[in-house]
Amino acid sequence: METSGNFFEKVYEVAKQIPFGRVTSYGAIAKYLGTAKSARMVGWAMNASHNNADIPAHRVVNRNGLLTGKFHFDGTNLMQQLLESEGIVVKENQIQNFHTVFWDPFKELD
DNA sequence: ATTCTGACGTGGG
DNA sequence: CCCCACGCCAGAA
Repeated sequence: METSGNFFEKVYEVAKQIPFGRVTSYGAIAKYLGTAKSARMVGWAMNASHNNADIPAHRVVNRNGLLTGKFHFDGTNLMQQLLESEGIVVKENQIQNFHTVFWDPFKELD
């Protein structure tokens, strides 16, 4: 069962470690895993993470701080609500003070 | 088996 | 600064 699924698992591990009120980007996770060019796969992994309630997918956005995946959630603005619920300011699907709430796995984990 | 698309990112014009 | 094209890899048609 561990062929490419391992990659997904790693993504989940990092995502789970995202602290409250913080966010990160797909590229940051991908880079941390060593697959910087496969940032897309991180997003794909998030899609699969839908089964894992332990994965705060709403805390993962693109490098722009834009809630690109908000349409994949149940509600229309569920993702934004979750983020705002954590103290993150979101406007027009865009995270405000992104630099402030950004969580870098390299800086915090490594 | 082939083609296209997609929760991204980077680079070039 | 804005727009376009490419790389990546996995899943769906």
